[in-house]
Amino acid sequence: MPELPEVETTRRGIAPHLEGRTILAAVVRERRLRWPVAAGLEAQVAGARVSRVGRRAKYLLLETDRGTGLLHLGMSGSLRLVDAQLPPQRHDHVDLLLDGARCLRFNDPRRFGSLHWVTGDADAHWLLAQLGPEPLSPAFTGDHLYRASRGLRVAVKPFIMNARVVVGVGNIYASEALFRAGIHPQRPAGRISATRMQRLAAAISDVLMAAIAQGGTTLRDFTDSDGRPGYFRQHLTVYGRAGEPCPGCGAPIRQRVIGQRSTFYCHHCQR
DNA sequence: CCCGATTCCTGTAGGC
DNA sequence: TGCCTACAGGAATCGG
Repeated sequence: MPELPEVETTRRGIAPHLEGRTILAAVVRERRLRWPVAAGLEAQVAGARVSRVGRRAKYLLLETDRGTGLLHLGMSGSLRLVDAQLPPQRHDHVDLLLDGARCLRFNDPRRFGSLHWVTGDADAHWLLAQLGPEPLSPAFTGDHLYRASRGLRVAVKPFIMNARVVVGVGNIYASEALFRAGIHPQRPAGRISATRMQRLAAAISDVLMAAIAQGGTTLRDFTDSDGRPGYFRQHLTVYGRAGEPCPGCGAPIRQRVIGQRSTFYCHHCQR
C-alpha cells in the first residue's frame, strides 16, 4: 500500500519516461475513483507536454505546459509504463497515451486513488492546500512536532499520521518510526517532551529515507513502474510482527488498534 | 477546535 | 472444497 516511499519510488520510475514527452490523449475507463474523474479531463490533457514529474505528500504531480496532473495511488493503486498496444486488464482505469507508442497505465483495484487536472498553482488545489511539511524537508523538525502537539490529547500515532501535521506517514511507517524513537503509540501527543519529539522527527525521516533506498515496502500488491516489488519489508522491525520477539528486549511485539488502525509496538521498549 | 467514528472499495485470509 | 465474514487501509467528512 503506497505510502511516501512507495510513491517516491513510483515517481523515480516513471519520471525518465515522461519528462519531455507529450500526452497525446487520456483514456478513462472508470471514472468512479475516490473522487470522480472530471468529464473534461481528456480534453485538458490532450497535447500537454510533461516538463517534470514531482511529488507532494503522496500525490504525484505531472507538471505540463497545460496544467498539472494530480494523481493519488490510494492504497492499491499502481502505475506502469507499457506498450500502447497492450490490452488493458481488470482495474486498468486510466491510460495516458504518450508519443513514442508508450502508455502510462493506472491500475487500482480498490479505487481509493484519484486523478485531477489542475490549471494554475497546484499547491493551491484544495487537496494540497492544507497539507503539512514534507518529512524529508528542512521544514520538518522536532520543534515543529512539539509546537503542533501542545494541548492535544490525541495519541501520538494518529497525530503523526495526520497530514496537516506532517505528510506521507502512513500506518506502516508510523509504527516503525515510533519504535525507533522509543515512544509508545498510545501516548498523548501533547505530553511528549521537545527532546523526544526531536528523536521522533529523526526517526520518521530516517525510516522513510531507508525505505526509499530499498524501493519501498511490498506487503502484497505494491510494485514499482516496472512491476518490481520493494524490498523494505524485511527491514520492518515491528509492523506485521505481532508475537515475534522485539529485537531490543526479546519481549513479544504487541498488536492493538489505535485510532482505528492496527498498531504494532514493544510495550517494554516504547514508553 | 478537537477527536473518534464512518465511509468509500475489492482482494485475501481465516473460520467453519 | 467452498462459502461467508472480517480485515486491510488513505483521508475526507460527519457527528458529538
